[in-house]
Amino acid sequence: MQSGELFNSETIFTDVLLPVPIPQAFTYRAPRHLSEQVQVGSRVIVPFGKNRVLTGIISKIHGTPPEKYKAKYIAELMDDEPVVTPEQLWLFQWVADYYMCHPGEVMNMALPSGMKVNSESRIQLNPDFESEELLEDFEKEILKVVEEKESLSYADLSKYLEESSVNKVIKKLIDKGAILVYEEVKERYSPKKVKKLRLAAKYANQSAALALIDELEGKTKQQEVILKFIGLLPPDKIREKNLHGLDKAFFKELSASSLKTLIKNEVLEEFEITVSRFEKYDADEMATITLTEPQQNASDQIMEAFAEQQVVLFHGITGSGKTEIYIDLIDKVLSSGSQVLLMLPEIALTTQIVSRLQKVFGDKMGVYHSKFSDNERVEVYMGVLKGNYQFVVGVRSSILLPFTNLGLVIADEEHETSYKQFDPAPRYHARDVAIMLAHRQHAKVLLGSATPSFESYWQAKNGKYGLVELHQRFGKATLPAFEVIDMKEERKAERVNKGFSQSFLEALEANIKRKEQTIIFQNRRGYAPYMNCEECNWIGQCHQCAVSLTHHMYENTLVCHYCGYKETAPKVCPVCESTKLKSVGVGTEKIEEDLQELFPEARILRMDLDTTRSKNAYQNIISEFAEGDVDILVGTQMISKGLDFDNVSLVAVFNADKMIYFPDFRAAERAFQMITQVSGRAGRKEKPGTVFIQTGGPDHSVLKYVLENDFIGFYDKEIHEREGFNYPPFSRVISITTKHIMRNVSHQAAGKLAAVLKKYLGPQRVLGPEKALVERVRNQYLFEVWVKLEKDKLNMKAVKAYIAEQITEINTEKEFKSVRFVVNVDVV
DNA sequence: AGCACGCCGACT
DNA sequence: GTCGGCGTGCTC
Repeated sequence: MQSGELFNSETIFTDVLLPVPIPQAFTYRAPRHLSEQVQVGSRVIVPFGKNRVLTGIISKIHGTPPEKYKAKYIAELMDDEPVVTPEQLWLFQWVADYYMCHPGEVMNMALPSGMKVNSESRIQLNPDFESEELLEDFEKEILKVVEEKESLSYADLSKYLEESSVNKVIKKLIDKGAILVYEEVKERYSPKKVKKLRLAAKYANQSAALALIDELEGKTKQQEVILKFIGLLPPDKIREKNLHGLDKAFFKELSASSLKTLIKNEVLEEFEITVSRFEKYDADEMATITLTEPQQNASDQIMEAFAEQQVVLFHGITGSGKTEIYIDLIDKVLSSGSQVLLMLPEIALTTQIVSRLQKVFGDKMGVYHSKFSDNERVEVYMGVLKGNYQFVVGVRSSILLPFTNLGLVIADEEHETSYKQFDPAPRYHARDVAIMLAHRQHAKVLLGSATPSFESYWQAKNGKYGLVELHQRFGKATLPAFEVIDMKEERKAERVNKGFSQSFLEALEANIKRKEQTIIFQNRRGYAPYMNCEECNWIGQCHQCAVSLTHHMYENTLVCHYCGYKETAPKVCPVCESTKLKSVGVGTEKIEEDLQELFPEARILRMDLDTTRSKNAYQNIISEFAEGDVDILVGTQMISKGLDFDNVSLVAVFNADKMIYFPDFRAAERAFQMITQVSGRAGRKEKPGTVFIQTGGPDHSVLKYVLENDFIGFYDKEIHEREGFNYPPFSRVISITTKHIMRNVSHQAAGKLAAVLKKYLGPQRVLGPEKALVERVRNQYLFEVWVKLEKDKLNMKAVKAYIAEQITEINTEKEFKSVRFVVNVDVV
């Protein structure tokens, strides 16, 4: 039977994944001319709702028309070949099921925005419009502009309007029939083009080219250049090489005008080629690595462990040279023909590490980072799809790239919480997704950390993961000496200046004198400076959220870190009009300022969210510091990762208590990780380093273990408490947050959910409702319910389904209709 | 999530 | 009387 005929006679329907948080599948009809071209995994542009146009992915092709509605037509097919693999479609569904969201949301996260189209409403003149007399004068003027420009976006039009109400004006004009609105769809990816020059076709062989040189008699410069062009090419290769052309720079000896003449006389021709946005890596600079003996041992042990286990936890202390070991393993897997993904937390994916990897893997390697432009991300995505990149180093979302043949996934700094996406959905954990995907593709997973997460270490201890430990630092590096400063004592003895203890200041001064560098770590959590009136005690609060506004000194603004609200800092108190406004609290900026005052000569750099917004800012700060002209680097989390500075011999950690006493069962684990990681910045090579820890609670046991660098001892102690309270790793935690403008509605909805869940799961498994840490965000009151589900005892799928069901149920009740429920599976 | 539709308060 | 606030419902 001719299947083509059968297909021709039937209407083709497609299920399309759309970037909307709606559980149902959307069925569209393929127009006849596309019925044989649509493929699962291809992008389509479809109409959605009244005036919207969206990019979707075909997830299924079938012949069943939907029963309850009439399917709309696919507007456009964007791809001849699918851009989403069946593997990805499977993964999207898995992530959606596990993390209780919708496959369309996962798809939206997986595709770089450059691969999606956005529609923009544009207006144009209605050709049938005749009744000008209906219009006001200013409307006639607008119409003139529209006529001139043929088509305008809303933004374009607003430039011509004094008032801000563009929508209103447009609506009026539509009602009067003067203009039409249509949706323009634009693809955002544009390939990078480079202009090149080559000989015109008729000269592209040796005899013609030589004749040309004769022709140019008298025009010495031009002759020379053409000769040089030909000179580079062996006689029989002129035509072939001419295809690729040469950069303009090659012709730089010619004046601009003679070059123009050559082009005009059709001797040379200009043409464009599409190039990669990523630099070709020069093969000469390629390097290989040699492992030290302990590194080689570790690598061998990891390989041995992989023979038994799919997942291996590699516990290597800071400075043990994990990167070299990774390179060794990656190399092995790549030469077996499989793909490799190396994941790093965003703050650790630095140019330092990228260029180190590039020296080994050259342009086989793709880099996937959020600070790359849309266009660059599209190129990496397509590069993986087409097999140009066998190896990718990337951040969290790189696990969603179109891998089909993974051999190894490495999650470095596997304990980092930034592997878990918090907002918006999908709230996935890249490490856990990696383990799932690797399992499916029969790949190995290596989790690397100096301070493993309790989850992973527990799995390893229970034989679920292999475990390899390396406790020897690379080269001559030694562990730093610790100085714990009891700030309460220091205050009593009046040995504190601007929040710095006297002994730290002395050490800092000596360090500056020795021309050695210092890193100061300031935990951001709960330690942002705010503005306070000394007269009436007014504090700048966000109007929409239950938090104080953070005072950013460098641009003198008050900013809400939850909703983004921003205002210029007032000069006088808005309540009592006093001018005694003061910045309170210790932020990185404040430390920088105070230190500068104490050490006017010192060169100080600051690295935090504010100073690293632009694409290269981060790198610039690091380079500047690495070059050694800087004495002190003050920063947040981001200075704790992936940076090796040889000349750093002093590290200070302030407000360690804030981390330790944070109201969260993981607070101690976090504090241990953080302080250990930061300490690792001190004394990388021969120089022994010193770490100062300023704290109000010097006796806390976390500090004891940090000082002894005793992760295992810390784990053994802490894990008992976890077990006692049935916290992870002994259980999984699902948090459900309710959001509503009315405090008590939000509270009651959360209470109702908690009640039904307690009935279903037993009261000991359900916590809350409790108000969220920040009770109100964007004018919505937040309440949380936590569900603790012990591992291997419950049917997770059924529990999740029940939770989802109950949320839907509560949402149908009148008073809770507009309550939003946000579910976070495996909340961290 | 967006986005349009629809029903009530405070302005010309 | 009108503008525009945001509650409600729907999206193939």
